[in-house]
Amino acid sequence: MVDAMKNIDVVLFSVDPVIFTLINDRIHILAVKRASEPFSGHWGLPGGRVDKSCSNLDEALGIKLLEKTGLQDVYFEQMQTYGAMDMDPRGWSVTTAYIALVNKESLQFSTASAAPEWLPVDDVISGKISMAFWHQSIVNDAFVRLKNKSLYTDLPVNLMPEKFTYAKLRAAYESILGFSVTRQSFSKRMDDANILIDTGDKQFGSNRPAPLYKRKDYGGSYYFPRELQPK
Amino acid sequence: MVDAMKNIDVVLFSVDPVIFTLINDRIHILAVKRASEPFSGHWGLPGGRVDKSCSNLDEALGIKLLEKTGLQDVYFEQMQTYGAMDMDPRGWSVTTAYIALVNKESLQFSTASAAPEWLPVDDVISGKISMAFWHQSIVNDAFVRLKNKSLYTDLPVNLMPEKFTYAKLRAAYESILGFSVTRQSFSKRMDDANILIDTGDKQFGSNRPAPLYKRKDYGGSYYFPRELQPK
DNA sequence: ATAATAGTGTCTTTCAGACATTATGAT
DNA sequence: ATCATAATGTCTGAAAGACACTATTAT
Repeated sequence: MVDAMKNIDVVLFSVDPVIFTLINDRIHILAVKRASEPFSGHWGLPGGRVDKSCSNLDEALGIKLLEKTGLQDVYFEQMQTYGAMDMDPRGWSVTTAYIALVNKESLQFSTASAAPEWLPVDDVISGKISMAFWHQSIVNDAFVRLKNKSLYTDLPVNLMPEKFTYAKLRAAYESILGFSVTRQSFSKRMDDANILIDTGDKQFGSNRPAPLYKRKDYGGSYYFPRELQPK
Repeated sequence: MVDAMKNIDVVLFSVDPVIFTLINDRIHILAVKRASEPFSGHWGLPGGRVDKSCSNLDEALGIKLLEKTGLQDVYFEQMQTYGAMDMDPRGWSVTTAYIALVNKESLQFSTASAAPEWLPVDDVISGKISMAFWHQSIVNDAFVRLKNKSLYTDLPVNLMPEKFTYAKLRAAYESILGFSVTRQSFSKRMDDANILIDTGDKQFGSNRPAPLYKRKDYGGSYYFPRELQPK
């Protein structure tokens, strides 16, 4: 137990982002191989201690994300705070977990940090890939939150590139939710929400060209009037 | 700045519950007059440092609630964590805020703690009553959360006594939400939810007797299929 | 009988799901 | 012409709001 821990007023504190992205329409999370004890060699979330020159928590997380992903305009929201006696062998510790959503193609990893890797979220949740500290259970909670909020918000839009088709966005929803949504219902829902703009560009392929949309400039998240219904 | 704060790994940490109750169908929160610096003499949330003999955060909060209200089976849920350089003059500090809902009549304040008082939530939010640290803004966030979740959950049931009428529960919803809900819609909604039991007892008055309900034994919260709609 | 409130039933509105039909572009 | 996907429109269903009408108790 470190020296400072003898003071009853203070605890070990860190912030940990669960960074989601889509790879081949499947959800992955960003992890780094830990270089130091405890849990050296295990996968860990790309978080850590807060830099006390930051003025607040969200700013501290923004800096962590910049360090690890090279991106500045990442969407993130606070998820939940975990605190326990036995979470870290060094003593009573607290960590505030965040959910972040990024588009993989827009990322440019900075060279400074240890090369992070994308792990399929299913493999983490099933325990096929094991993680340091309570990170497996944090990832699990984060994915449950993402699933629930995807039923009634536009959260998955944050996984899209600048321009995207309804088909791609719908695939993201379906991948997260684990059930299929009819194309017509989905289009109507998005049209009614009025949160996307038709750029006028089309995506061509071996079919009728699909319109490319981008998000409108609205602050925060959009809440749909009802939830999507499984099956 | 205290000595331990020189160590970059640790921060000042506390848990702070925003405890809501109904008095004359109006929402109040529990506050204590601070006896020590900083903010001595100001109203503060009845929280504080975590006792490191607790094994986790929720347990730490449960103990705080027992200390301050004398109640053991209080409904609470984690709300949000605030961390900043300038929240506490003693240095970088973090606090995890909780929302708790109690029925005032069921409370028995322990004699040990400083006598807490119920403040009308409107007076705190408007700034008519000022609070220590960031507590005013925490109360504001907590009330916004309570409002939002009352649109689609059974959260306000936790403000009721053991047995209660639909009229009383509806008054709680209306007080929180700030708009009226028609009696018929409300009854249908509650009946469909199937989360309450008709005890068979009636509340008599100068009118047709109203059935007294109590909550069924279901774990966690109930989510209604849709939100209540203002006006 | 009157007042106050509870219970029942009908109608409307909103929005998601299902499904059929038409439209468009690549091959 | 065929295929794959987009767009449109119609029908159904769930659940909320509005409102009328009936039921039950105290006074």
